[in-house]
Amino acid sequence: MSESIRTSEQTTCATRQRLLEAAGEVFAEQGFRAATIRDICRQAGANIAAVNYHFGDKMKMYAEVLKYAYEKARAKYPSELGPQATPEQRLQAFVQALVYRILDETRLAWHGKLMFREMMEPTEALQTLVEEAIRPEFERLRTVVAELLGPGADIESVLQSVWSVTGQCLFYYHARHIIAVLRPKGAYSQQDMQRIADHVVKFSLSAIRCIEKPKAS
Amino acid sequence: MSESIRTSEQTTCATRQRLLEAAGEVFAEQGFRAATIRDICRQAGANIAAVNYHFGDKMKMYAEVLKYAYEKARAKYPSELGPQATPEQRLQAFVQALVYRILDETRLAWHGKLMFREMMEPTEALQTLVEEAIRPEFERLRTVVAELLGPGADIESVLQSVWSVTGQCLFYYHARHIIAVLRPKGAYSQQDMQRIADHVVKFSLSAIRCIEKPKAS
DNA sequence: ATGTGTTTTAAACTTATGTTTGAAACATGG
DNA sequence: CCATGTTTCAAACATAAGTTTAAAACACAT
Repeated sequence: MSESIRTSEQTTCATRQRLLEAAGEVFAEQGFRAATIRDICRQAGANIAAVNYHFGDKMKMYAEVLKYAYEKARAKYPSELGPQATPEQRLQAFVQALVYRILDETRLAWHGKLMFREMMEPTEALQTLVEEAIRPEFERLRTVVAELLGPGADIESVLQSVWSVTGQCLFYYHARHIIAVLRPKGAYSQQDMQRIADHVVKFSLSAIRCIEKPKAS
Repeated sequence: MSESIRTSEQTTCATRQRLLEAAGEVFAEQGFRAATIRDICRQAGANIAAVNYHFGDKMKMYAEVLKYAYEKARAKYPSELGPQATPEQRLQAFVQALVYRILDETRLAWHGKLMFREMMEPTEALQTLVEEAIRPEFERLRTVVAELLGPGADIESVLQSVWSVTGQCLFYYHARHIIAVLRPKGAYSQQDMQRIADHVVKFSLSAIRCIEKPKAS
């Protein structure tokens, strides 16, 4: 076999895919602005002009990476159950997916993290991300919370409870640097993640169940 | 009166102070990396070399700004009550301060926001911020939550409940761009902020109170 | 008025980073 | 083998942004 540098599999798909993967990791770690095309290409083993060739520019590559990230995150840690599941089960599935996406520190877990980062440091790509990824998940959780609160709950209470559930999960992402200082620990084990997810579910279910009762007294 | 450009009040204190204020706003809005010295100086009405003269470099100016921010945030929305206050009252005060720091959108409210931004996008200055600002507040909340949970609560449960309370508040900061898309609204009114703070307190108190009871059954 | 220290200034310097360019290398069909 | 389209490459280009420099302006005491 000759030392041919490229076969068709090694070119079209491979460079572009390597860029997608490398960009995902770098963007998730550093954010859009701080990530440099040179870093990404170094990691991908590609020439920097390849970004222009395959994607057009940095922003367009980013948008592609975001889309890819959502697909991957969803596949790895799905947040939905079938419609026959109870609200409690659905809440558990939702929270668990979110917590796992956040706390999984293996190399192949950048997908969810990139989405969380985009949420807090938006680029032009946020609008699309909201419509394609975030809104559907929001609506699902809203439905679950509304069922748990019961038919008498007003829209604002449902909404604020949705945020309360979501905020507990997302905290572990946004505050990870603080947690690392205040409560140093190593990487989260499977049990850690499960314990945290269970706590968030328990805390939230307790709140939702009791928050209605004081009304009777 | 001559057209003298500078008097002693307009020089030493004024330029440095103008830089502090302008830098605070720009850093809070854009973060350390994206904020440029040129933007800050433009806003402060100063020459860019003034940063080097008064602070040494960008990072040192940032550290000064952070320190100043904490003092101001704490003064404007204090999170502590006296030791005679009940745990519930102390929780309310803590949550309220946090929520108000986050949701106040007036021009003079960048202080808290800068701290939140540093938490999620840390620079070299985080360590100092944690020790001087965040850890004391964390310890205070931990004490409150431990009291609310009662003497039998283990350390891990207390900690996770602390995060659950905190996460609900911080959510409004981290997810502000998402909230703006999913639930468009104008600036938060005083009542909005109070309502949100009350909800977080109620949600959290309900959770904390009921999360222990199922143990008896 | 002079000397000295402080503060401000415009310009220059240095480095980093996204984008572009034109040629080389490659892949494939006729 | 040649023609054509695709992909990769090194170098150049253009711009941005932090830091430095040296001089001017200022403040104040003697």
